Amino acid sequence: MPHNRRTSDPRYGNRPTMKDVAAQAGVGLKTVSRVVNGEPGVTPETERRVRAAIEALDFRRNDSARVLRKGRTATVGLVLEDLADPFYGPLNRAVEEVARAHGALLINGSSAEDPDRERELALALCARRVDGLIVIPAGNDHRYLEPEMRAGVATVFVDRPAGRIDADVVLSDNFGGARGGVAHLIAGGHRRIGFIGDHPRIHTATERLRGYHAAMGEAGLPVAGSWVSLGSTDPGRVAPAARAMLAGPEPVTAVFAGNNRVTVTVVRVLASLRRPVALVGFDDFELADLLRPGVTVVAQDPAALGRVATDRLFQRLAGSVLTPTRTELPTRLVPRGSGELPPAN
Amino acid sequence: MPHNRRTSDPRYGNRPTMKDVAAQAGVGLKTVSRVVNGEPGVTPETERRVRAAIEALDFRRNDSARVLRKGRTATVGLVLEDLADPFYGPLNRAVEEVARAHGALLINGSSAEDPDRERELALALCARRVDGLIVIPAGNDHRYLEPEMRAGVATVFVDRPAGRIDADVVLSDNFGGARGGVAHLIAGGHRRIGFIGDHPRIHTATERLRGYHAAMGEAGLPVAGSWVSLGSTDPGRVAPAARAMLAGPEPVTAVFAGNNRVTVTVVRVLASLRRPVALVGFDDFELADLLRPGVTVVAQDPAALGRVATDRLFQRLAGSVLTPTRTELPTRLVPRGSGELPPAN
DNA sequence: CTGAAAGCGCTTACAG
DNA sequence: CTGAAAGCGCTTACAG
Repeated sequence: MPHNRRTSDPRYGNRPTMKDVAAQAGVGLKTVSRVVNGEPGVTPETERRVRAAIEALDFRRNDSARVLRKGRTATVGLVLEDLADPFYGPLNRAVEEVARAHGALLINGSSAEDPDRERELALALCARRVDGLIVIPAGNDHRYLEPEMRAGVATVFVDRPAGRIDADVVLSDNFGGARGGVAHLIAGGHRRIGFIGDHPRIHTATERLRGYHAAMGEAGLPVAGSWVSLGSTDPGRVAPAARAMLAGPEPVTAVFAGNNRVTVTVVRVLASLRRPVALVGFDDFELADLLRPGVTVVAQDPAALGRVATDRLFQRLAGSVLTPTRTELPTRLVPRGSGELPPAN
Repeated sequence: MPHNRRTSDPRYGNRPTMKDVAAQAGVGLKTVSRVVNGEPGVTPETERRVRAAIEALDFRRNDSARVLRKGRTATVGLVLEDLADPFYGPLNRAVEEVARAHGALLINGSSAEDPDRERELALALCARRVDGLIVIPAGNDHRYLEPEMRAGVATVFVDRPAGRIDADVVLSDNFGGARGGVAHLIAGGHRRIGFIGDHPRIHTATERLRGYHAAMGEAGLPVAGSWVSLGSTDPGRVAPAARAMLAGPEPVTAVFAGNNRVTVTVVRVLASLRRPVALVGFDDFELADLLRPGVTVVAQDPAALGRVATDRLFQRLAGSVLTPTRTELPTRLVPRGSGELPPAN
């Protein structure tokens, strides 16, 4: 039995169609359609014949053709930064589960943080006529999606707002979370606190930086320019940045790390130090509690981000025209030890 | 400008079609098709008119319709256990990248380790007429896929072989990896070594157990029944199992953990112990090197699994009938400290 | 209860 | 260089 006898004709290999089933069963095409879709109005005997033909031919309805005729594809597109990033795993799964509950499948892909690739992928999904699109933006200009949204593609942005267009967005309270995390360090006695964050073109990075400045300002603490470092989250940039603010005449006694990748690199740097330095990181990560000390974090709920965004998507799909809304989810401070270390001057 | 003025007609919202573009440009349908697909044989002036119409109408080709006519969907389906599991992240991304290189999109979903859900999802993907299917099996009987494979759906299994059918499979050397890991512990002086693994219906679990027995046997070491525990990887089962083999008159001095989830739970149990116990885990995980001691692992390469499997898929799609093959990828022992602890009796 | 015709938005094969 | 007709595999709207 050959595994793959695909021929060159355009019939998806050599699959039987409803027409073939109808011929085999000696009925009309529409009757096959009725049986396949469980529509009423078929005598038991006719249905039996049709089912036998389906069985004999191994017929399976071509949902791609069905979808062309019905107008909706029962497909949701998800554009995220990197399918391999553990932070997006629970978000991805949450989107899948909500889509599944609505009978929809999920097409997803990575932008690799490249605005051009984001655009290319999002438009490819639109060309496939996904019913809805969930985008974790890499770029800052999403005007390219306006015609698609106008044409009926329900679109929700997650984690970061859309650029230069008005659209639904679901994100975490980045400002408040960072402010709370820094305030926690201040409450522990720290006065010289560093901030290492993502590239300033990323919305979450600037929001978290704003939270840092707010907490410092509210405590009446000055911020030295050398305590703040924004840029790539690559360890090759973050590690030297951390070392720099931990050296010199007035080193920081605590670090606030702007996201999970930064946090991990800072943990490595601190592990190589003699003196203890306090650390609070934005984003929770697996095993944070098993490190010594456990890593104190400002935790987001990535699954909730995905769930709320996809709910919103299907609300749009269900109906009436909705005004774009901004939904902000709270963060949670999880003390585990590293954020409770006292200042060691 | 309303965000979403989807109407009830079956035209994907209110999108213009090639017919609309043709009317607007005053040309035939086929000419529009030529311009959209970059086919030759259109005068510059005609092309200009068509492009202007496309621009004016915000036309974007409906790839779903195109695909129906062409016979291939340029879509790959991926069925894995859990989109949220960090182990599958790099695999997922690798599949995406290879598919992308071939101009294909990726539809994926989770089986949640439920054979029925795996089947339902895989068949839904076939109904959408994915060109190929990559499956990380949850079940042990894949005869339901035979008609699909016969009809031309290229299918490759990853991580575990297909059940009751003959099909391509790409997996790690589970037996050899486990044998090597256990031999490493034996070389370090251990004689009483425990094995905690996944449910025995999972192929990888039994292969790794086989490796454990092989290493013990080759060293002439007896295996007490109480040293082996198979079952759910839920911490609620694994933690008591670990504690049990670490207690009693003849406790194990080392543990071999059958996969990443088991390893993490065992690390937690060992952290609460007074005496040091050696540990080697199957599967690498992030931050394993930051724990104290660092966790020694037998590492697989999940990205390579995905890459090799997807390459194989496109080989099948490219061509001639291929005999199903089994590809086994090597594992790598990564010593980090926990596996080098001497026995403490 | 049943089915022939038209159409979803494209591409293919062909004729001018 | 250009386009009318047929068809991909289904569903819709309608007639018997």
